[in-house]
Amino acid sequence: MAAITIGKLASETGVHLETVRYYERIGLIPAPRRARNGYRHYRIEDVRRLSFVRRARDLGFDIEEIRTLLALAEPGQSSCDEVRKLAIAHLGDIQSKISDLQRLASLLTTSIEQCRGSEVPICPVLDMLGAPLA
Amino acid sequence: MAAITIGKLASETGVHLETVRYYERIGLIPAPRRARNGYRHYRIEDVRRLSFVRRARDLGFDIEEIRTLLALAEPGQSSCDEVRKLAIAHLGDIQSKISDLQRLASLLTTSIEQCRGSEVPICPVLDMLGAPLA
DNA sequence: TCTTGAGTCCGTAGCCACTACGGGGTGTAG
DNA sequence: CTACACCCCGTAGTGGCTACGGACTCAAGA
Repeated sequence: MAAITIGKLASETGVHLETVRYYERIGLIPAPRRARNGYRHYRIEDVRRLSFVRRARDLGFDIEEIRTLLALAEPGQSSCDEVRKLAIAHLGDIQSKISDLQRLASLLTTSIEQCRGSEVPICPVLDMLGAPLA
Repeated sequence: MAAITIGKLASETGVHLETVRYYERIGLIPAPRRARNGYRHYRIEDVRRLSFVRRARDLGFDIEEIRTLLALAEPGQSSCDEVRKLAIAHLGDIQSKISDLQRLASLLTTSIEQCRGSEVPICPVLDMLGAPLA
């Protein structure tokens, strides 16, 4: 069986190779043991940990939140409540982002639709940009 | 009537003072005339232009898109079609962001809801993230 | 055996769109 | 005259990567 090099870890987890080094540098993942040639050698746990990080990033958690989640995920912590709190807070963020974007989308949609009768004197999109937002 | 200084421009438009200087540096807004003491002196058009920029930023257009919009908004351009195209493309971006976020929100919601019967053996949120580490 | 090409090492710099900092000059009100 | 707000400038920091350059190492083919 081949050792898990950084390239293997990267392709297994879908995390960019340079990003793996970056995560190590900022202490998000532990520094692995090195082979005689200086190459990083990872273990299965490292693949799991990095996959966790990746999924959390995909879900929009920021690095600090992930640090907390990782700590809470340590065995012997069993503080589901704290994880829950973090997740709820994060969900709130996501939902307010969604409604912001929906507001923008409807504003844009309205302006774009007014372009229909192309003989409008002023471009409705530019007009909207030049007028105060509701 | 008092001259429009950078601070005034900033507060009128809601754009951070340092950001005004930044916009000037990257050529998004023109460099204004200077008073004898070196202070920037803006005109009414500058307030309008910066307000336009600000609203476009609020709508999520990036700097390059705004450069284009500003060029299209110049008198004598009257290319509503191009503005429309840009707006439609941008709307597409926004809508895909919305659906991404909605997917995330429902994933998170599901995991959080499973926390209810707090006697679950594994934290469902961590579980979803790929959890039991080590 | 030699060579080629892929993989890895490292530090540093770039990306976007700001924001903050430090150290100075200026303008104005009490 | 003294506060204190305002302005000047260049530079560095933010988050989360991504890219670059030059050196080393390793595995496979001629």
